[in-house]
Amino acid sequence: MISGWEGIREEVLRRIRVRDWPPGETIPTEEELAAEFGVARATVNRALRELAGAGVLERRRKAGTRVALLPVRKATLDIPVIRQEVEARGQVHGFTLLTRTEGAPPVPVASRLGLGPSARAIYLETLHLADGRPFVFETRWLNPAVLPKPLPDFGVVSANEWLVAHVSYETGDIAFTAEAADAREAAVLGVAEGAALFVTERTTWTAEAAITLVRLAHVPGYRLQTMI
Amino acid sequence: MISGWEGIREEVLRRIRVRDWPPGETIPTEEELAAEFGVARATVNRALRELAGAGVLERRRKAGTRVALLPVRKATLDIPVIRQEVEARGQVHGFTLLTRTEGAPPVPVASRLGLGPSARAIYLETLHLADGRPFVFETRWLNPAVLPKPLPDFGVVSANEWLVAHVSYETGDIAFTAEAADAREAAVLGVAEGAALFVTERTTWTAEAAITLVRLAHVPGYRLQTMI
DNA sequence: GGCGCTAATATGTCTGCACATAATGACCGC
DNA sequence: GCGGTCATTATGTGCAGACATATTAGCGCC
Repeated sequence: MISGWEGIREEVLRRIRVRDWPPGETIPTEEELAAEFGVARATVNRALRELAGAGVLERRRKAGTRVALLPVRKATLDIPVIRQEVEARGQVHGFTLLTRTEGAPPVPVASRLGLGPSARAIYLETLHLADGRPFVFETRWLNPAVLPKPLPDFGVVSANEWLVAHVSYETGDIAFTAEAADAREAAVLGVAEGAALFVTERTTWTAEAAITLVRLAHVPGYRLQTMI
Repeated sequence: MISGWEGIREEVLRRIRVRDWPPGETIPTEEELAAEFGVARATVNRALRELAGAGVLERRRKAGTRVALLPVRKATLDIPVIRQEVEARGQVHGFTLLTRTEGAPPVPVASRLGLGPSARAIYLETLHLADGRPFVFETRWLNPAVLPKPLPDFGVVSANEWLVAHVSYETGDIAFTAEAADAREAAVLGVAEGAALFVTERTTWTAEAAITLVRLAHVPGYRLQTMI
């Protein structure tokens, strides 16, 4: 027997899959489905809203609900802090602060951080280890103007974790690319120059100003994986 | 004035950001918030449920709602069909079917598809073009047992689009890696051997059997990007 | 035929209430 | 002190009804 909004969601999904309701077709209204299943319209609404959020249905007022023609699959990636990621593999996390300098960042960095030409920024290079072996080479620019004082010793607390605990951010973007290891990256990660590295680049912002720009170069063989 | 579940969601977010409610802290109950904002509990529930889904809050019955200590950022990626992706960049999409064979797949492929040792599968190699230039090299294994007949001419219809229109799938997984181009990939994509390629691997399943395993090797410089 | 206005309609949201469910913490017996 | 039991409590879900809003289809006018 079908009951509850999850039951209705599954039943609707089933009908879509067996092509009772083929792609592009308009399905019955919420009211009709509520009558059929013997539930309140709010319950049907919850189920259909969920499916619309997953990209299976497309809904428009007055026009009704139709089965998505090209179901845009939405994969959700969890972006944990690196320590959690390493520990989730059953390995021991460690890290070394390789460099800490302060100065005017190069132009492309300054522009992505939205800083003026003379603004100063903190630059950190950190090597993250899993079971003592290189795992991720992190290069990070920080905007000191938006950081609470006092700053910690980034050799002891990882910048990543200090930031999530002390600075709240609003938006950001994240990009993934594949890049060949340059000389520095190759040396630090202990791989051949030109090796294919999986690179994550993140920018995070408060409402007004950029907080940090970080680039994570993962050791070859790294896989970013998720269920759909 | 705060009203509507979206307004409440924003207000709660604001209080978290200004640290009225710091990470780890339990926030007022739904009832209390409903009273404060002058709305029904269901409205508060909707707002908090949304934030919990985004990873900002953690909710447990009886225990209450608390601000997430390490906000696991959830990035949602839209996985469109390649044609849409190319067209979204304002380029013209094209593709060429390079190879179509049928036979027993290699062991790692068969195991990931859940096929027996003697099962046969269809193998396709397709080169996708953007404005006439190589964009993605697609290699795909198809499980013919679960495909509706008749099969189309994959030289005319891209396998990707035929599948989304004719086969409904339930689950799947997707993984991203960086890999060095082998001789074949280098030749097809027109890049140097060993170049860093961004690779997407997807497996999709119906309720019972695997449908397809596809590997997309993107041309160097490809960026997978999303807002957080 | 083409254009603009209007009424009809499906979804979006909200309220107030109710009961279900899970997790906690206090109580009780040993 | 220890362990098990049970009442308490916050969230999860449901219902019926209402109004809001976007969008469309049809109508009338030119």
